[in-house]
Amino acid sequence: MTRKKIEIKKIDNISSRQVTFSKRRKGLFKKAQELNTLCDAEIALIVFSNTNRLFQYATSSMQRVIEKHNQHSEINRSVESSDDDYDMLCKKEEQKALELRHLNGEDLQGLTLKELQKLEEQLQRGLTNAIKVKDEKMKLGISNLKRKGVKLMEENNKLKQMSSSLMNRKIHSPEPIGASCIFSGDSSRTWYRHIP
Amino acid sequence: MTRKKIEIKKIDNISSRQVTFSKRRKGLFKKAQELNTLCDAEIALIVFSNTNRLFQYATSSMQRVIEKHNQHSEINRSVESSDDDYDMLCKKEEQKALELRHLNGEDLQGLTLKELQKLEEQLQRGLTNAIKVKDEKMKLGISNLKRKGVKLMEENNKLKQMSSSLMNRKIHSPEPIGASCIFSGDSSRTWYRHIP
DNA sequence: CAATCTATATTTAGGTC
DNA sequence: GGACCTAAATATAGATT
Repeated sequence: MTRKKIEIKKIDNISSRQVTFSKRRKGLFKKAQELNTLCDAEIALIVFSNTNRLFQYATSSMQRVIEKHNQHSEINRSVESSDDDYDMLCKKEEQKALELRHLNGEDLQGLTLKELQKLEEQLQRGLTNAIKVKDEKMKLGISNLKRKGVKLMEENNKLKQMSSSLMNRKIHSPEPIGASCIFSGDSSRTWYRHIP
Repeated sequence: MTRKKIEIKKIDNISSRQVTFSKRRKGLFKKAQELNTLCDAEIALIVFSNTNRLFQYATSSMQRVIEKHNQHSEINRSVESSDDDYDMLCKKEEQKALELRHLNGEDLQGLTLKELQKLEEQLQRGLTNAIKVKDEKMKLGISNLKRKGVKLMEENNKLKQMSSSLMNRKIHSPEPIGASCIFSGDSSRTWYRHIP
């Protein structure tokens, strides 16, 4: 939210995710505390990091708030329902609540899932294309370099041929040529002719 | 916190406390959701207004987070592992196996939309990494080719120098050298250098 | 790694409708 | 009560150390 706007999606980089988690967790707890103080609200906040470390905050005691929460839920539940039914109901209730928040324009992160998916697909197509184009350029670059290498080697060979024929002439000529140093360091290298 | 700085203490005026509660509660829930999305944290947030109205948010389900919280508390309290703990472990193992199947694209029918999205993100991160590694390899290949090209050019230059010095000698010698055929050879043949 | 720095992004107090 | 406005206060991403 500063220096640069960030998209609200899972942070890939592990260390920066860690840093952000630490900073934002702190911010969240502070906000919870302020809400408690300013408005006399009773709050319980449970946070598990993605490495399953537990962080919690409760205005009174965690147990008290959770019990109160359960009681509240019980009010909306029939007396003779089993625990499984209860869980089911809870989930349905929560889903409904979530749906309602969505319908109210809240928690848009969740609401725009389909839209986000479509956007993501779009981005992914773009990404795929970008990668494809980049790969093609890289391949082109590689084959160009190879071609250049081949040409250089061809030229090398011609020059070597010319040199050796000049050397031969030197051997048969009355005057010696003092250019042997050129071949002095190269005896271990072998040249093969390649006929395509 | 704007227009005027406020002190963090209980707001006396009932209606403005009500307004602030509404605004800040919304902000708090948003922050919780952002923390969940950005850092993949599991969060439960329970808020009771001072009039005892319940507001809640949970990333998975309230029941699940509270149970997880209780287990965490229990683990920190007692050393003796109960049957419940054992069951817990079994469940965790099973979850891992399931996750692996999911990453292999199996058993996806049972997943919710949200879970599928997270799975997709996970897979996409894997893809990104794979591409990164591949790119690095390609870059390495390119720089190697460049280095080889530079060596060949250097050698070319040496050979050229030698040739020209040989040519000069020829010009000054009484007999001409009939070596021009060297450059008229088959240009389509390619020479590769082989370094053993 | 954790603390600190800052330029921006976001939140929000106090309004108005 | 809620939606919207706006100036100011806060939070925080990215960098630095």
